[in-house]
Amino acid sequence: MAYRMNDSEVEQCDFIHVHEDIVNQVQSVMPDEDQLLDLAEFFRVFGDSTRIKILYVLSQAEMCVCDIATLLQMGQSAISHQLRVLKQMRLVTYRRDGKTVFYSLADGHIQTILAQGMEHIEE
Amino acid sequence: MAYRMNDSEVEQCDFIHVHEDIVNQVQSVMPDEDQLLDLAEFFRVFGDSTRIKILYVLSQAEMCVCDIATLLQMGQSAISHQLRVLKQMRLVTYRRDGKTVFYSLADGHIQTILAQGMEHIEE
DNA sequence: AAAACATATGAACAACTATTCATATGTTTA
DNA sequence: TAAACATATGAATAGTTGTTCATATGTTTT
Repeated sequence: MAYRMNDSEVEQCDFIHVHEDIVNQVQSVMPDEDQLLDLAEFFRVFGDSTRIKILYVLSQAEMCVCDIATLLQMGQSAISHQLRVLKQMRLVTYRRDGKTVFYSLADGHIQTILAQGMEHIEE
Repeated sequence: MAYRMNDSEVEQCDFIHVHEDIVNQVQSVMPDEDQLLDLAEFFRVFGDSTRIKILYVLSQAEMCVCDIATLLQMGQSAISHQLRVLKQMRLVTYRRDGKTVFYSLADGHIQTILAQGMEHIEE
């Protein structure tokens, strides 16, 4: 998200009392800006209830668009739009069989992340 | 997000050709609606680049608000607002030491999830 | 007690997102 | 090849979100 600063300078904190040693040390191990943006974009996909539900049902079985729509009690179009997002971010894959398209989870990380999330909220 | 349906019925798919066996089987193991909403809400927190950066720097060291603002080259207020979100969702904790407040990651799941995400995007 | 410092918070706004509706594309069947 | 089926997609829009600005709260120092 791009928000404008009304000045070319960023304001941060008006002092020189930062903990310099820590800041410098962490500064040196920071990943690329791009990598962190990708990471946020990746997690953003998990951050919507419709998409989480889709991921969950696909973690149980391969499924077509209308199966998912039925399970989630939502319209076919809404599901299809979200599947596109999931596809683009490589969280799901699909195979075509005649008229119907079967979706499934892309790889093991997705399952692991879902499971870790579940554990966290159940605490 | 709540969007209105112009009818009381949900439209799903206009047919009876769903794969009933799969749908019924998955239906029976679906977690509560609430649990899936919580899960999405939890992941939503990871889905913003500012928050991901905060989580990343905190994975390296305990830090005060201004350290973070300096590292991320952002305003104090923006960081503070995001820390509140992270606090509310129990992704970070804090301790006060005089005027300054030191933040750190709440538990191990956060590290694991970050690491899994990194692995995924590096593929 | 006043000034300075560190952080938190409310309001406002621009940017973004998820759904719906209508329709297009692709596949099979009659 | 026309009709029916399954999925995909574009436009529109209501709801949501992240940042800024101004200011409040809490702590220390003088």
